Amino acid sequence: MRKKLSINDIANELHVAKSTVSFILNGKAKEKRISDELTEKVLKFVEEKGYKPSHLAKSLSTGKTKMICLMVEKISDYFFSHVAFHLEALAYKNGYKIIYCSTENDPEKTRQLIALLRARHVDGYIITPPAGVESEIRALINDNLPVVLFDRYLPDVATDYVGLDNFKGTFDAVELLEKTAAKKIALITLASDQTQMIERQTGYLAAIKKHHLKPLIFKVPFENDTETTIKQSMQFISDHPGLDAIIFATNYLALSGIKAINELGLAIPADIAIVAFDDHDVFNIYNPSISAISQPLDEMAKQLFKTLLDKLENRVSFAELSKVIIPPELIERGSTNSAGQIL
Amino acid sequence: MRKKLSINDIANELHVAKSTVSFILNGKAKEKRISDELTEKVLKFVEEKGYKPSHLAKSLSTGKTKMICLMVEKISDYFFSHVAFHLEALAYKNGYKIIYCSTENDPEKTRQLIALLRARHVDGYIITPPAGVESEIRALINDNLPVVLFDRYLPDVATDYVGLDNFKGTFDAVELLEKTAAKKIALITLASDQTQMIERQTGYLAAIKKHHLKPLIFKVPFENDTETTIKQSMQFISDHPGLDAIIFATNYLALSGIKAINELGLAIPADIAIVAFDDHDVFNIYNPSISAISQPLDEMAKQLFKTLLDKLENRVSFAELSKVIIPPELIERGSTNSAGQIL
DNA sequence: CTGAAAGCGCTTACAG
DNA sequence: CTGAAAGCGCTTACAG
Repeated sequence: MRKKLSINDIANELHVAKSTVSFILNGKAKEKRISDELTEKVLKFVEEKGYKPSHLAKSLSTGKTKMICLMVEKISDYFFSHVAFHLEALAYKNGYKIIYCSTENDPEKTRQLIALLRARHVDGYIITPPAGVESEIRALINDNLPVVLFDRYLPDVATDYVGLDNFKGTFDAVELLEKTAAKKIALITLASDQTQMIERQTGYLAAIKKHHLKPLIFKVPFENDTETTIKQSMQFISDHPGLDAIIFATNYLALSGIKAINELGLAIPADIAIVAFDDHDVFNIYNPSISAISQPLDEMAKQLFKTLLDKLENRVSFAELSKVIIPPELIERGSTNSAGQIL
Repeated sequence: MRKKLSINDIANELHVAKSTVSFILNGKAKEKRISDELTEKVLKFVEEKGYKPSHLAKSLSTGKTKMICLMVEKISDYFFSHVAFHLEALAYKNGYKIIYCSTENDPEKTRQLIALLRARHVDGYIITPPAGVESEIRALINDNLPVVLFDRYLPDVATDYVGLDNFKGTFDAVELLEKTAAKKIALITLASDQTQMIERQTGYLAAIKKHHLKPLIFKVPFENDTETTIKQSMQFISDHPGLDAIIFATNYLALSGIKAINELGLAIPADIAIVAFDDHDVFNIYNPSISAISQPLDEMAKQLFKTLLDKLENRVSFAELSKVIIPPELIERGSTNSAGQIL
């Protein structure tokens, strides 16, 4: 293993000051009025030797690591892993690397993660925050570390935010179902006071009210396993005969709900029409295919990264907060194809 | 924003040498025979001030970043994002952070990623390699950087490896289907020469041969989109009337295949029984539920991290390579529930 | 037990 | 245009 080249070695071999080499490497040759000739010579040498500057040393002197932290509820969730994929492309194109971690919606774990990442001096944070980490988020911002919250926010903390128009998502879903003659439309959601869940519920209630229907909400405990959710969904459906349609507030609730409907021997959409919040690969493949309120994943990643980068590169002042609300896309598929309609 | 404390500040305030502080902070107080009294005093002070040492500076002097790179085909894939989740827990528990990236199976992109991560001095690599990056992997190893390949390997490069017993997976699947009286069992796989795909095919062929059946393999082009795969699967199934059963070599092929079977108006498992390689949340929920050859995700992550850590911490010499082959679990569900059997 | 000093590999005023 | 020097915040022989 040959010794790694340092900027010192280059300066020595070429009989130049290392500051000169540093300037050239950082594209400041013109600015520092270094001769084209010398610039070329250094660049050529560097190219030949395959010299790669140590990011570590650079970070230590500049104070920038060019790393960002992606802290989501759970990296293996369909939504988060897809956002991660799109973010990756944007980050790498701009010279940033991403460290991911999962909060599992546990405030204590989240606090520890933030402390760990702070010790690593990441330049910025993209976070889906659980309730209870308000002061840690504030501390980040106080220390001039850019933070963009997404998917949900903390009502008491002023931050940059990128999220879906959740209200519109469920509102539109109700209207779609109502149009196909469904009158008894339920919402199955999580017992959670996360903002995105509240917005989804509010949108549902608003549309229900507008059409003079009766609201019917079932809240699944957050800590349920899949089995329990299926059982409880079955119970809920049995308890409410005449149910026309169900809107599920997350894609995993929908998956459990579909199972429940199947177990009860009911047909989708003939007996019960359904719409899921958050699209999923399998919804398109399922039989019948499942209508969904889709979050534009790439657009969301784009807005997230842009918001963060604006702060990281000081294109936008720290005090100037941005809220990006992305409209959902309602994708009609077989599960809302009412008996009386041809799609 | 108050100035961050450094080890220097602590040494000054406490009138101690900073080396002493450093030793205490690194748990070498005993070893260096520093008085308990002083040790306590420093620790208390550090605690009070909330001092966190800069990992950056530490990395620069030790040469270790305590970061590892997780380079997978695509971070948003079900299998990879789940492995990522399990790896995260292990890494954090051991003081490591993970930078992820996606090769998208493109050797050129992979080469660039490796170069970028090398410049970041990550301590070790977990990689699902595309063919064509043999020399870059060798270079990593030559430079004493631990590399563990997983899911697939490069036949020409000797490395640590963690993977599934793919052969056993398809072999067992064929035997299961054969037992339920299926005689015309096809394999739908990817046109790929990745090792895991070849092993799956080999396992299939071996079991087919053992039972004196006729092999029937359809290879889906790697670059297909979902629509095309569905169309081609339909074509394949139509072209082979009397098909009893299909084994899909990946879960996404299975999802497309299920769609194809539905479109053709065939029933699972009455007309065609199916088994998918790689489990998926939705297989349990689908109607009928889908039998799968499951990769134990947490076990795989555990073995991956252990193998890497052994090298990182020099518990195992560099020359000593480890191959961990994990047995798959065949999960029987409704899609292989043959008409003549009660499950 | 403790302190002074060199070193990790960069950047960036400052002086010429 | 270029060079000498300090600094980023740690670790770790080395000497006492």
